[in-house]
Amino acid sequence: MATNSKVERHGDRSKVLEGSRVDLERERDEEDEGQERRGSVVDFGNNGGKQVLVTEVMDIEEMAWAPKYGLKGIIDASLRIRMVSDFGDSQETIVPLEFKSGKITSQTTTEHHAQVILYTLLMSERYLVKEIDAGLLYYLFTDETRGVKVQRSDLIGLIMRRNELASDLVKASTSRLLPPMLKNPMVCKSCRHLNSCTIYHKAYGGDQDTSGLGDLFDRNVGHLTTADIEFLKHWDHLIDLEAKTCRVASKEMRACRLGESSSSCLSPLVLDVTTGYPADGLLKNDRYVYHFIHQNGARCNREANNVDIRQPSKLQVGSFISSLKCGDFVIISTESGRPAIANGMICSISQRGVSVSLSKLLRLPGSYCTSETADLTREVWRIDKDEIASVYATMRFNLVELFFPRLQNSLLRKVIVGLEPPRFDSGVLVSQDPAVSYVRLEKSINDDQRRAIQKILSAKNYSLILGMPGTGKTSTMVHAVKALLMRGQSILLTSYTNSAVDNLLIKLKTQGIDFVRIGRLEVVHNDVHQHCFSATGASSLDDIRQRMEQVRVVGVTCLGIYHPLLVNKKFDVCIMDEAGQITLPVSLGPLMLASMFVLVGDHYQLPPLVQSPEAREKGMKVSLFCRLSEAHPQAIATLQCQYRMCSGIMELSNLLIYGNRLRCGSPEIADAKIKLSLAEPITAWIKEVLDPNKSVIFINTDNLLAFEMRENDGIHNPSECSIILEITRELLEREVPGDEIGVITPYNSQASLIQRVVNSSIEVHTIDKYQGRDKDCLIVSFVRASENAKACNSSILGDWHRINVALTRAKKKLIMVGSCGTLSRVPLLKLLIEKVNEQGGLLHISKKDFGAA
DNA sequence: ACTCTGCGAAGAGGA
Ligand SMILES: Nc1ncnc2c1ncn2[C@@H]1O[C@H](COP(=O)(O)OP(=O)(O)O)[C@@H](O)[C@H]1O
Repeated sequence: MATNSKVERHGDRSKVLEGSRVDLERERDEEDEGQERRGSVVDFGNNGGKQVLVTEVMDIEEMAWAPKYGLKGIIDASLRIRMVSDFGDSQETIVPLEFKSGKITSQTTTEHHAQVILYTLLMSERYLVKEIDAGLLYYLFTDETRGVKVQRSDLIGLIMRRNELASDLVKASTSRLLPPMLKNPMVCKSCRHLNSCTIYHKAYGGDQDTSGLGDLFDRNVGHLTTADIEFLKHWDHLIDLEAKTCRVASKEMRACRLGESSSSCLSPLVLDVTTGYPADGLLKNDRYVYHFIHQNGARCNREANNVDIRQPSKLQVGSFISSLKCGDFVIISTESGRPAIANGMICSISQRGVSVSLSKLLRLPGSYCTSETADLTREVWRIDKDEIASVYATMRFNLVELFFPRLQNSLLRKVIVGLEPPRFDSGVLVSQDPAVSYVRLEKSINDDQRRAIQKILSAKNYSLILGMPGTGKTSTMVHAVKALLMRGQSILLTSYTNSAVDNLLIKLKTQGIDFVRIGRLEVVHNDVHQHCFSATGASSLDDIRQRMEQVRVVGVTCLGIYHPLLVNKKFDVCIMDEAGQITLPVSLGPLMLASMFVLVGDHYQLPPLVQSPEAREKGMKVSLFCRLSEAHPQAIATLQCQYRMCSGIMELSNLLIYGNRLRCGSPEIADAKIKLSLAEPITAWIKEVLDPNKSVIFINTDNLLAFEMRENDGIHNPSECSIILEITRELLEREVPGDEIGVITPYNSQASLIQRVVNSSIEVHTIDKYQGRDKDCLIVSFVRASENAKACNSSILGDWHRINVALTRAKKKLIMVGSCGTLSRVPLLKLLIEKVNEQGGLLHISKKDFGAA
C-alpha cells in the first residue's frame, strides 16, 4: 500500500486522513495505468497473507451507530476493496480501516483488533451488508498494514464485554454500585481519571483498603469532609434522576423512528435540487449545505388563513417547524430504514424548508459514485433532533471537580457546601482604586446600582445581586465590568442561554468594551458575530492564541466553558446572569474558572427547568443563587428601583411577591399610559378594557362558561382566544403598534392557537419563554377553567414564580383573561383578583357583551 | 399533568 512517509505524528488527524485518502487514490490511479490491478499482500495473522486492492475510499471519519447492539463509533476510513478469497476468486467487499500512530505492543494489538472487529459490526448495519468480516489496521509508525479477520468467538466475547459495561453503568446510576477499583497503583497513578475515580470510590463507601491504592488514595480524597460527601452524593443522585428522563426520551425517538413524525422531527422530506441548491451540497464555510423540502410541497407552504379556533388539531400543520431551530444538532435518516446517515446542524428553517449543514458530502452508505445523486434525490428523508446527553456528563464532571484537591476548589467548597457568607473588604471603597472612583462619580446609575457595584468591587469571595423585574440588572453589570477593567481584572461573563449572554455583550459593545464571544455562530446573536473567532475567518492559530491571551472579557454560556479555547484559562471574576435559572451543577463549571464570582438573578422568577419531577422535588430546582440568597439574605445587594412597570402594574407583584420592595424609577414611569387614537364607537366592555387610565384589567370569563379543553396532552381555551383576538384588533385599530403588544399564556397549545389568529406583528409566547422580556401592552391568557376543577395548585399555574413572571412583563397596560372561579382556588391568584378588583379593574363579561362564545 | 435551554468531534503516551 502506498503511504505518506512525511506524515506529521502530531499533526491534525483529519489532515492525516485526507493525506492518506489522496495516497490511496493515487495508488489506485497508478495501478490503473499498469496492465493489471493486483494490489498488495496484507498480513492477516493466522489467516496468512492476502492480496488486497483498494478500489474506493468511500468515507473518512464515518459516524456509525448500531442501536441493535447499543454501539457507536467513528471509523477512520471506510474502504471498498478487492480481496482474493479463500477459494481463489477475487471479491469486492467493504472494510473498515483504522489508523494507528502509536507503537505496536501485544496490549495495543488486542485493543486495535477489538476496535476493528466492532467496526465491522457497525458497518454491516450501516451498509446493510452481512458479509463484512474483515478489517484493516494501518500503523503509521512502521508503515505496516495488518489485516483483521473476524472470528465469531471474538465477536461474541466483545458483545459480552459491551453488555457488562452497560450493566455496570446502569448499576452505577440506579443502585449506586460502582465496579471495583483496579487496585493497580502503577497504572492508576498516571490515569487522568484518578481524581474522579477515587472521589467517587470514597463517596460510595470505599476506603484506602478497598481502593488498593495506599497513600495515593488518601492524598486524593483525604481533604473530603462528611458534608462534602453528603453534598456530592445528593447532587449525583439528582443528576441521575434527571438523566434518566432524557434516556426515556431518546428511547421514544428510536421507537418512532420510521413513518410517524413527532414534534422533534421533520418528515417526510425530499432533497431540494432546484436552483441554488445543488444535489452535491452547497459549500459554505467548509461545510456542505443541503436543503430539504416537504415531500408534499403544498403542506409546507400552507397559509394559516380561515382557521377554525375550535379545531386546533387542524393547526398542527407545520408546528414541527417551530420545535427545531437554527443551530440545533440533527440526525439525518431515510424513511426507507437507514437510520443516522449523517449528522449536522440546522442553518436555516422556515415554512418553506430546512437547510442543514454537514461536515461532509451527503451520501448513502454503499452508494456508487456514478449513481450517488440519483440515489439521494430518490430517497424520502427525515430529520431528528440529536439529543446529546453531554449536559448530564458536564453536570457530573463539574460536580466531582468541585471536590478535587485544589486550593481554589476548597475555597469554593466553603461557599457552596459550607455556605460561607460573602466577605467584603470595605477598605477598598476608601482607597485610591480608579474603579471605585469611577463608580462613585458615574451619573447614569442609581444608588442601588452603585451599592451593588461597590459590593462587587469589594467582594473577597463572591457577591449576590437581586435584580427584580426591570431594575436595570444589565446596566449594573455593564458598569461593573467597566470598573473591574479599570483595575485590570479579567472577567468571564456567562449565563445558561445564548440570548442572555448576548444581551449583555451587546450592551458592552455599545460602551466600546472589547470582548471575545465563544460559541457557534448559528446560535450567537448577529450583533456579536464579529467577536466570535469563526466569523473573523482567516485568523491563524497564533493569532487566536494571542487574542485569547490579550482579551480581558470573555462571554460564553455555562455549558460552553469546555470549549478548547478555554482550557487552562482562568479569570479574576465570573459574572453569572440569570443565575436563578441555572441548576447548581451547571453553574459550578464557570465558577471554577474564576477566583471571585458574582451571581445576578431573581429567585422570585422561574427556577431552572428540571425535567424529572422527583429530581425537582428533591431540590434540583434550587439554583446556587437561591441557595446562597436564602442562606445570607442580609448580604444581597437588591436593586429596587425599576424602569419598566407603571405604578398600577408594579403594585401587583409588590403585594403578592416582593413585599413592597419595588419602586418606580421616575414619575414618568409610574404614570406611563398607552396612547389610543380616536376611533369608531366601541362596545362598553372593550371601552373599559382599553381605558388607558386603568393600567390593570382582569376579564372574568365565568359567565361565558368558557371552559378549558384538552387535546394531545395540551390545554387550550378557545373562548379566551376569541376574547384576546377581539382585544388585539381593537388595540391595533387604535394605532397601538403591533410590536408593542404581547400575549402570554402558560400553555404551548394555547400560545399556538392564539398565534394563528392574531395579527402577525403581535408576539405570542408561553410565560416561560417570555421571562426577561417586556411590552407596553401585555395580555395574559390563564386558560384554566372548568366546573369541577380541583385546585390547579399542582399544575404549572400553581407555581407562584410563573405568576410573578406573567405579572411583571407589562410596562403600561396589563390585561388578564381568565376564570375567577377556577383560578381563585390558587391562593396567590385569589389575592391577585382581589387586588385588581380593589384597583377597579375587574370586569365580568357576559354572553351579551361577547357574542362569539 | 405538560413549562423546554444547552451541548460536538481523537489518540498516544509522558510524568
Ligand atoms: N439608573 C438608571 N436610570 C435610568 N434608567 C435606567 C437606569 N438603569 C436602567 N435603566 C433603564 O431600565 C431599562 C432596563 O435596563 P436593563 O439594564 O436592560 O435592565 P434589565 O437587565 O433588568 O432588564 C433600560 O431601558 C435602561 O435604560
